[in-house]
Amino acid sequence: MAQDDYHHGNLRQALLDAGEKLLEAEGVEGLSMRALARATGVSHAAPYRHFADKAELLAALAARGFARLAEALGAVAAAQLDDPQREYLVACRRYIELGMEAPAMYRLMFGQQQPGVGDQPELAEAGHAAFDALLGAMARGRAAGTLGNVSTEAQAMAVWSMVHGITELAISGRLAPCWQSPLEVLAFGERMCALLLSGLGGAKAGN
Amino acid sequence: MAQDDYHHGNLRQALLDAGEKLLEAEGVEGLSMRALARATGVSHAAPYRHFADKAELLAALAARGFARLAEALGAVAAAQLDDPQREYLVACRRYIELGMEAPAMYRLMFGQQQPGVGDQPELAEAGHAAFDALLGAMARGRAAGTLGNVSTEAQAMAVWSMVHGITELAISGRLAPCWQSPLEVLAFGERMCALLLSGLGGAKAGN
DNA sequence: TGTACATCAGTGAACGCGCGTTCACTGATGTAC
DNA sequence: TGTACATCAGTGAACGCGCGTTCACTGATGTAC
Repeated sequence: MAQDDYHHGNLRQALLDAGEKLLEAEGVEGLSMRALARATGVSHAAPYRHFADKAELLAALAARGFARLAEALGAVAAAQLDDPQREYLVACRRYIELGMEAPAMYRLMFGQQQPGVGDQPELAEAGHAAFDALLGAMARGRAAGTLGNVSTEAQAMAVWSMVHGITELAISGRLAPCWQSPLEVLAFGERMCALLLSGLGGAKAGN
Repeated sequence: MAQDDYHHGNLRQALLDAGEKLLEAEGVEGLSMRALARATGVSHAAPYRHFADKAELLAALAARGFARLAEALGAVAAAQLDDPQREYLVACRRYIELGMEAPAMYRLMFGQQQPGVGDQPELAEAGHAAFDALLGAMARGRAAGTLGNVSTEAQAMAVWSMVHGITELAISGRLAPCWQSPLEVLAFGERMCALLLSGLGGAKAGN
């Protein structure tokens, strides 16, 4: 049956699906080409029909992650919340939430680069799309006059640092002494981002 | 000569020294027991005289990193700056600086755990010492009335999230589009931490 | 509709590699008399 | 001070393992007439 399903076209998708599961179950270091083939129920040479090498597979996987992030942030924007500050906070919350839902994927996307993975053009494009979505949320807040006169990129970096730090620490379980449940972590994150927003709004210096 | 140096006692130190260098040169994934022995100029079985297995070696390495962090934060406290806010900012800056100086070590300390490494008691102790140093800086700021009425642990987590995020993004080169030089990154980091301090000081809610 | 053929997705054996770890050893060091 | 002996740090061969990747193959699919 597996063979019938895969022949002509959808093994690539099946590999990526299985890859995501395997990634979360075993971590990046457990995601070998052979383990992936095994998990997909296919010979270990089969993936090479669809990916030139492991770097290309990892890049495709990470690109999926970025696409999902961009989509989630885009959905927040599309929801047309009346308040730009509210929109900004929801976006921040959603970012942290995604990271906590798929920690290994988050680390694949933002952790240390596997050698050769960063070179894949597909990945760079997906990464840019996700970052543009983040910039978009910032720019809208800025247009509404909420974020003061610091450059949009600098603001985005500041917010990104905050949510990235919270996400990373949450994923590593290092926030657990203070906030046990995901909901508590998200509330904390939202509070921090609100705080940052007011601070950035009040900041005087440029860049 | 190597043999004369190592026999009786200092191979352990030599291995840790070489381990740190190798770590920064090749990343964690390049730090194998065999590569380490090679870099130290010793047979690949020799390290097992001093470390039961690879996990113990990695834990000892990470413990060194935590010790250095605790020491650096302790030095800031010992400098007896007149202004507690200034002390807090210098501590934040120093944290980011250490991460940027030794990125691979930073990731070994705070990134995803290698299997078995987290169980080593030596590591847990060193980690606690470092976190206590961070808590110390927070508590002093708090005593001086600068940090408002949020719990010390919660404040420490907030600040930690910020500096951790900045350090991680800087290490990955993702801040480079906005701030090229380490000094610029540090200035950015300090500004963000100042902002967080004023925000935390103004916060109302507990926990 | 039926047959002949080209295409190409997936197979399974095989390659070489570096790894972590073990083990019997050797030879230098320190100790007891 | 000199010799005999125990200790133990470092050696080198060997183990089994899973990995990434290649390659000749097979057999299913789709296409042309």
